[in-house]
Amino acid sequence: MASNKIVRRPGGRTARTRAAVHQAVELLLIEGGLASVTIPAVAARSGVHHTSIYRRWGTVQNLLLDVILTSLIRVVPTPDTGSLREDVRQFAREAAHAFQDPLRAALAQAFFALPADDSASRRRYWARRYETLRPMFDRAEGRGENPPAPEDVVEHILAPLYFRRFVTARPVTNRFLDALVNDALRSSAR
Amino acid sequence: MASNKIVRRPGGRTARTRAAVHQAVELLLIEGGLASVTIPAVAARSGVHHTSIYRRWGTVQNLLLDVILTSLIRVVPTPDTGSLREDVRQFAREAAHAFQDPLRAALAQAFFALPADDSASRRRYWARRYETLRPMFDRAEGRGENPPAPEDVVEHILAPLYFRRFVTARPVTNRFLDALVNDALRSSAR
DNA sequence: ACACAAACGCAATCGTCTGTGCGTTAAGCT
DNA sequence: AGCTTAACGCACAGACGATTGCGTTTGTGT
Repeated sequence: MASNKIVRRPGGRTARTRAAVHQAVELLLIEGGLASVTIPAVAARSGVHHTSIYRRWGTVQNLLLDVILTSLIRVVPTPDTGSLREDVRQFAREAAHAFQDPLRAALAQAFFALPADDSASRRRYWARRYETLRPMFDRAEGRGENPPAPEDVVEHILAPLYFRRFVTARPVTNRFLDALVNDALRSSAR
Repeated sequence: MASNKIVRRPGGRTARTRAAVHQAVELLLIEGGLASVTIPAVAARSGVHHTSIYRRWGTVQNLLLDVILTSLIRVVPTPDTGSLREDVRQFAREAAHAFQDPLRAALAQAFFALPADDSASRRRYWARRYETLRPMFDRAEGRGENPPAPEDVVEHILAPLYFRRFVTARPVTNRFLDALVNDALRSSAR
């Protein structure tokens, strides 16, 4: 057989439709939550024909996963205040604030509403997420602060926030955030 | 107008169909996860006509919520080992073990995959859940152990377990569970 | 500028979910 | 035991999501 090399063409129109579809998904998530995100709805909202969406993403789940991962990759600035405790405190405040944002909250909810059979992709995502925070801990180490592991700190901060936001619906106060920071920095090695 | 009092009749046939439908939902959750639970599928599995299900529950969400709340009400035994630390450790092991059970894991996932606009019902459920654990803490207090609040302990144990199970997919080791118990009992008042 | 084919739009179709009218069954009350 | 009607089963139909074939547009390399 001849050269069956497929020449992709991600530029121009493809990029535009992709952006339009992504934006439509985000708007639908904000307005109607996870259940309102269907391919026909996204098609109507974005102006892209639904057949195009079916061909590119196949299922709503794939589309959602693409939107989620793309959105979460957007740079969240890594704090650099001069002390690890203050860095972590700022990280906690930003995380708590992110859950107030309807889009981010809906994305987070959609993330673990997806079938849990993609644990590999989840681990890959979080590994990258830890890497973006690593400079914060390297700087602390450079100051001789003997910091804990990034993944443990992230877990100590985010786990209770997820839990209150999506499970128990307890309110998140500033005092609670400070207690989280204390717990995170007091934790021993695992 | 005459007496328009509706006389409900929850016994006999109604109870049987309800039980059959609930069991069908649980089986579907185990086998195919949240997405496989549709009214027609439940109808086929339970032998109950789908119109009956539509009339009683209306939507899949209502049905799922009913199944979840009914299932979670089932008594989970409250540990009583003689020391709070050992009680909490046992609670943590049981919780971690519950997430291994496909049904319980699927129910928990379905719980927060539902639209989050029912924070009131969530708080009510957790308030009852804390109450069932209260004897554990009362006994500790009777022994002069000065225990923390039940909701804080529950949060310290369950939040990281939910987080690893549904968000980061990190493995849960016995060592991790012991660390959770330490954190839970070390926490100051909020 | 030209040619190739990736990506898209359009129309039509199939399958499943959702919902309604009506007759039948059986729970609860006297 | 008999009566009332809540709850159920059945047939049917409308709505929506999922897919496919085919012609058109438009990136991309030459």
